[in-house]
Amino acid sequence: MTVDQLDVRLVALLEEEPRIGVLECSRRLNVARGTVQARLDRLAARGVITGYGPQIDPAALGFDVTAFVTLQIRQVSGHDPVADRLALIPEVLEVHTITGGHDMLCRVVARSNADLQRVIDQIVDVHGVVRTESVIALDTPVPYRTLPLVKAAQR
Amino acid sequence: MTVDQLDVRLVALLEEEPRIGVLECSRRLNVARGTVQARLDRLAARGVITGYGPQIDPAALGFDVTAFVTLQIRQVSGHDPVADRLALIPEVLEVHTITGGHDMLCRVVARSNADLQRVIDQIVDVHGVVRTESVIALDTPVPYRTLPLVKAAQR
DNA sequence: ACATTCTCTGGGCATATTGTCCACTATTTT
DNA sequence: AAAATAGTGGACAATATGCCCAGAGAATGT
Repeated sequence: MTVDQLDVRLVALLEEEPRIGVLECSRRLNVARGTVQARLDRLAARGVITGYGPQIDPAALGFDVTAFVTLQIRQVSGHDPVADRLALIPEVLEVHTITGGHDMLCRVVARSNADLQRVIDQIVDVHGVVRTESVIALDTPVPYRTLPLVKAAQR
Repeated sequence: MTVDQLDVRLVALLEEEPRIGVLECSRRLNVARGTVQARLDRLAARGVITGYGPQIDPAALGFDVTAFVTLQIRQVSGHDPVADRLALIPEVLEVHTITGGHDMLCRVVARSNADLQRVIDQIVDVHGVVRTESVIALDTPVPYRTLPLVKAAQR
């Protein structure tokens, strides 16, 4: 969908101060309240804004270790049954099917390196998983963000 | 930090219906408004809830292609200057430094496979980047989520 | 066993925000 | 030129917020 400058300013504003309401937004952006309301409705309706859920920091819950685990899947068993099993492991935060030498990529967290072993064991135990390969995230110099993308998507 | 059952129910409730306010939460959870307020303040103060920013779907903005790009960095140049340059590319959504044969892992999006080439070219052009390897995400059977983790962290 | 400290409760109050209308104007589109 | 679209600014009742309070219960330390 096409996004104009007001949309970008609105998203940027909400990104920086999410707790402010529609009225406050309209004041900051120097537009009428109805306009802000209409823009937000439109962004939500078109799926650009998928929600306003609370963002959780796994590290604050004690899950300090982040790792990316790639999986090779036995050919006969499709991806989906494997993904369904992976979804049952709370430490698995997301799963993608991918091109290349491996079949799937998961982001997982754990309480420690030793705990990561436990999580990986659970992944290996999933029926259809042949082999895994893990890399640990040592640092995250650029945490997940979409604001620059929204700005780039403008117009 | 330690999270109890009420915290989990509160986070779960907000995750499902983020637009409801404190008062509505207190009604749904059968507790006093002040309690909900105190819990939210505590979760935010301890860094468990990092924010309530709008969640943006890159696909809805036309960025249908997601890829994971691993980088090898020239030894002399540290990670940080490279990360700083990568941060300037809007399509780079996150960057991690990692263990293993490669040095960094980026999540990038693009408008198409051809557009992905353009983005990767930009990454390769970053001073210090020696080599890249990309895998494209074909599907995302488990999109990013933290709710199961929060439930698991309960104690 | 007792005192202290937390946490939760349930209430009150003034103020701010929301949802929903409306009529009017400016800007595109056809 | 006519019609559709998006924004404005204002109104209204209903609701939510921030902030205060006193008291009940539970957990904690001495």
